[in-house]
Amino acid sequence: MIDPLAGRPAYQQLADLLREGISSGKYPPRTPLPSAKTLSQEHGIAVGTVMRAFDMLREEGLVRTVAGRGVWVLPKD
Amino acid sequence: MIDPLAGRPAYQQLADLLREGISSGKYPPRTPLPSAKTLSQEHGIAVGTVMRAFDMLREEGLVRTVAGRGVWVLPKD
DNA sequence: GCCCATTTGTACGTATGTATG
DNA sequence: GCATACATACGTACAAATGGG
Repeated sequence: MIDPLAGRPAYQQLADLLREGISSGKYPPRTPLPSAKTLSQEHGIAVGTVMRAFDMLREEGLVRTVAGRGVWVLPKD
Repeated sequence: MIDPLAGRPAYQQLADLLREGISSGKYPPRTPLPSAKTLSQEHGIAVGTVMRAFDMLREEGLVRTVAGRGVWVLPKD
């Protein structure tokens, strides 16, 4: 859950959730995460906020984002 | 100048300009960059776009941002 | 301690661009 | 051409931190 009163910003909380989903196997390598639109609706946050979480994961090397295709989980090196 | 038709996004172009200003001595160490509001007006871009450029410089370790005080150029290590 | 102005930080909703299939 | 999805950008609104009076 994303809690507006958690002190931690929403985009960081979402990045945490996605990171968890990746390491737990909920989002396996070579599969896409849910789309930004889907995540924004499921969590009640703006699309731009979701994109910011995507930015973090990309910078961390966990995913690769492809316009028109989605955000893909990278295999562990 | 920031050119909307340059192919490169505005926030990256601004980060380039600020990086240049830092390395050229226009923005010396231990001094603040112009505020986000000032930069947005000078370049005709949104405040949010300026903040995104600030994010880049911070991640690169070139500046330190302090809410309420500004964006400060760090001395070279 | 309390207001006030300034400044960064987060978030929203919307619009448009670009890429993919 | 069309639908989907990420990418950029806008303008706005508040929140939070800082410093001065």
